[in-house]
Amino acid sequence: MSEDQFREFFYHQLFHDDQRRTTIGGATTFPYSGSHSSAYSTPNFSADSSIHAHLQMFDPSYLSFTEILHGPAAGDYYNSISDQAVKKEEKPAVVRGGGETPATPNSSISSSSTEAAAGDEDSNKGKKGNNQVKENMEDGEDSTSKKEAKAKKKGEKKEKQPRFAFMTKSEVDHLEDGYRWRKYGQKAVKNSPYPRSYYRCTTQKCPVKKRVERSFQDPSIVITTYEGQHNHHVPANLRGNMAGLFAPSMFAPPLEVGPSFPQEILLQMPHLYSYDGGSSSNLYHHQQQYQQQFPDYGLLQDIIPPVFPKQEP
DNA sequence: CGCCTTTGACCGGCGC
DNA sequence: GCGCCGGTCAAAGGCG
Repeated sequence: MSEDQFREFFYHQLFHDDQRRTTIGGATTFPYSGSHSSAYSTPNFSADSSIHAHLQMFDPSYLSFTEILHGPAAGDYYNSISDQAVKKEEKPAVVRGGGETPATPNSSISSSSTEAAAGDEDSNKGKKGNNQVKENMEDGEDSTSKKEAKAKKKGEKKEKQPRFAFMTKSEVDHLEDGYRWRKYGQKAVKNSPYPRSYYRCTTQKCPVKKRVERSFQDPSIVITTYEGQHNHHVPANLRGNMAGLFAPSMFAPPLEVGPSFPQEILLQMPHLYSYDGGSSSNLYHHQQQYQQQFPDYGLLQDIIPPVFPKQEP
């Protein structure tokens, strides 16, 4: 099976009809300065392994390559997110790019993508997760809370927060997504002149966080990574405008995911979005159509009914 | 005054 | 054990 065939197969697995498929592809749906696929395969991107890793995370069509994950030049993203997972797994991810036949698309995808997310999860858990556990436990037990937290973290790993990312072509770093966020940190990104910002949803008890950074290979692209699920609706006063464009749909109540595909991958949906061209309005209208069609469900679910069958009204 | 950003300190994991 | 790194905290200041 060639890589193209694999992609085709994967797409058909994920998105049953061509129209939705192209929508999901994002790249093919939203006119974006010409060919979208080129946006993902431009030499600039290829030259940057970390970006490439990002792309693998974002674009289902990239699921079939893993050489980046194991390449010596793998960047931060790989190191921080996928490294431990891959190492834990010990054997390289099943999926191989370049025309090799994956054992099964499902298993391979889940192993690489899920683990990648899990890896990141771990790195996060190490701190904030730990803190959370600490907080939770310290009111009950005191002296052993830390140890327990540690043990707990190590042993059962705490539940994974769904996490996904997408890239957006935008001059604005922090995209309006309908929710209110408070910035709680900013760090320089290794090998990049652009910092990474950390945001937390300001709604009480809402665990959602997001990271925003700009691609240093293509500064016009903003990489946004969401983590967790909102446990509330979009603030009413923020509805309209851009509200509902991104995250709201993606953080509806826990998604029912078919057995074949991990949630992480299913949520990895690229939104190439241009603020400076006519394409933006196209996208907006396109999405509004979906919103009107299924007002109670977010964009993603609307677009991917085969993926979230239980979400149908 | 409340909410937000900024920013250096801090923390835990990890590799050497 | 040490240093690096990604992520988070929290004090201080800004802003409407």
